[in-house]
Amino acid sequence: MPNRKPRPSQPGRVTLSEIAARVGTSAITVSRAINAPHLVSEELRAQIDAAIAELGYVPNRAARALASARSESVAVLIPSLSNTVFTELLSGVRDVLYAEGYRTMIGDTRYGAGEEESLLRAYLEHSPDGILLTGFDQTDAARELIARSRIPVVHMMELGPPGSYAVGLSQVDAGYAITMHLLERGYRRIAFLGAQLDPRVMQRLSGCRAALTQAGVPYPAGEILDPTPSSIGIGAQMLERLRSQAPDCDAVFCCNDDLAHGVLFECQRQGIRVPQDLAVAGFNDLAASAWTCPTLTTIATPRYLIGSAAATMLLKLMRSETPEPAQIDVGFSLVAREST
Amino acid sequence: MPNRKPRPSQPGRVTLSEIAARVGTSAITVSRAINAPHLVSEELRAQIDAAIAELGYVPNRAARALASARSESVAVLIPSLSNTVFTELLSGVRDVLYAEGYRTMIGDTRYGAGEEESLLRAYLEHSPDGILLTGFDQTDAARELIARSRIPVVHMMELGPPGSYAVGLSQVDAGYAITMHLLERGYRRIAFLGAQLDPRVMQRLSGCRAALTQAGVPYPAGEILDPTPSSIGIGAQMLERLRSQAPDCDAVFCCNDDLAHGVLFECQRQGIRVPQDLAVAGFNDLAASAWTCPTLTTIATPRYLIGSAAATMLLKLMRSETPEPAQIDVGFSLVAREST
DNA sequence: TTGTAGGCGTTATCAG
DNA sequence: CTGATAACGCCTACAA
Repeated sequence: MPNRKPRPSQPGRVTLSEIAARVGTSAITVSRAINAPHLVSEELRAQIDAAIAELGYVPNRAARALASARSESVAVLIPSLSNTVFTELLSGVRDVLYAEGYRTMIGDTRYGAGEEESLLRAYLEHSPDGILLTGFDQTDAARELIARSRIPVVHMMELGPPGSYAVGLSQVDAGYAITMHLLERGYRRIAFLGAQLDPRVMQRLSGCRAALTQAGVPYPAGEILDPTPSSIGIGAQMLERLRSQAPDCDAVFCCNDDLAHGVLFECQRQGIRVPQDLAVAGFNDLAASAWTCPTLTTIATPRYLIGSAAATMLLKLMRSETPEPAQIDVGFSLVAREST
Repeated sequence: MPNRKPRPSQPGRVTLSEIAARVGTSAITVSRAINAPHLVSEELRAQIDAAIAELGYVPNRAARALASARSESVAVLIPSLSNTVFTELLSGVRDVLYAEGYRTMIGDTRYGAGEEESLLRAYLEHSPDGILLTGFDQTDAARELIARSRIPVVHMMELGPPGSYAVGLSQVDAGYAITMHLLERGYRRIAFLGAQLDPRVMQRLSGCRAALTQAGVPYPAGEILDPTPSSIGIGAQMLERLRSQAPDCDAVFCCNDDLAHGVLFECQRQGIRVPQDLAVAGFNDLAASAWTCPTLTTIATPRYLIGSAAATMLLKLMRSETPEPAQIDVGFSLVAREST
């Protein structure tokens, strides 16, 4: 008769059966009292609730996930946590999912498809019931992982090909729209400042190019592209580069508001009048953009809405429903302010 | 003979024993090949690795957590995801923990102790191996939950009482230091603008008061406190209030940089010269503060370091080691720029 | 170096 | 409405 030592298990953690023993019922009934109270008599339920409170019972999600094959968690992968664009996305996601009992596992891909793949690999071990991704720039291996797992996926921020689910907006159209705005204001030598150069930035650039070409005023000299992460500092620095590379430029479309803020600050510092000497436009409408001097013309994108709508769509998919439509275009709006 | 239907389980998900069957060994050996490769012969390991790749095996964390009583996850609770102060904290935490195989479960308390308690309750179900909290402002019930769970906790941002583990800085001292800086510059009617009014803001205020009292120039008329969440907009608005409530004020210490940016923008707009007409100081040294016009004097706080050091301390606690010291004061530094 | 036995805490299934 | 039973996939303990 081997004298086995007790198994590990968490010391002092109360289990369903301990509650059951205390009340004089079975574990399954306690489980039901928690998850489907209407199936348990009121009397028993009251005793169970009391025992739960008294003993400080905390359900064990791992056991539940194992037994039910549902983790009630969702993996959310965003490019960066230090960009409020994506944290606002997360707020929308969280508000919708948390209310339905789902936990959100956040992953920060640092704008890298490789990092995204490795995060995906890591998070798949948790058997998320759903996955939210930013954009469509996945590696083949990542797509393969997802396909094999059969876990529903919704993409955020951009719109994608048929067969995919997505909530976002046409970054190309938005880039086109703000460039058209500059053209309508009379600017002709319109530069583009791009940092990070993630897919969305390149899509905005392509919208910008399309507008300029259509207007017959392409301005390739004014394109400054730098893969460095976007920041106010790099924006300020890019203004320098722009002035030497394209001194006759009369307006600049910055691929995002951070860059634009850097440009605005640097203009102030150098006494360049905005918009008289140089018009400045941004993208995203960050909170600060309504307060800078001058206030910044930009494209407002409904991040919170994208997050919440994507989560809502994912909820449907997780319930094996078919969301309609599969692609939600939340659009964007041009916010014309003082800087143009 | 009851004809039982198959249990749920995830369709198509490969398990350890399927790998084992494929290779002609046992599940436990496959488990070892994954978790302790040195215990398995090279030959067998190669076959196992091949089978894993071929069948696309993904470990099941729930099963592992259940069997091992360790979830390899850490709950991290921060007041807000939309404040880069806390997302930088998260970066430090993540970098340290992820490298050690831990997953980070992020919770956003919205600056509420009640929300924090409820998040804690939710996250405890996942049996995190450790917990990281922001500040010491927990509800009694939350403290009770943590104590019962016996899960190690490290607090971030502030320093706490003996018996607790923390990595942070004295917010009181920092508030004192920047006020002293203003006093040394010759300012005497020094106002304090505070929003959100979370514990750290109140600690900064108390440092500010201490400095003013010590210098014999208290200035209660200049204290403007508003529980509204901090933002650039509320900063701009508070400048208005300040000018009417304390028109003779010559310097203002804003409880954080967001507020200070709002004040700076509003000063520009109104033609108030900074620092000649009004000196402005902030707190945290956000990225933008080095670029505003004028650049902002502020207190730099090492957020990434706080996060990484707290995670490192927690790692020790999770290994049942005793971190020394139990409280790490990372300090702060005064960054004197143009605005004062 | 490998394998056997058993159980971690919960839920699905079916029987009362 | 309640309960007995058998998994879920993996790991600890022990044995060989």
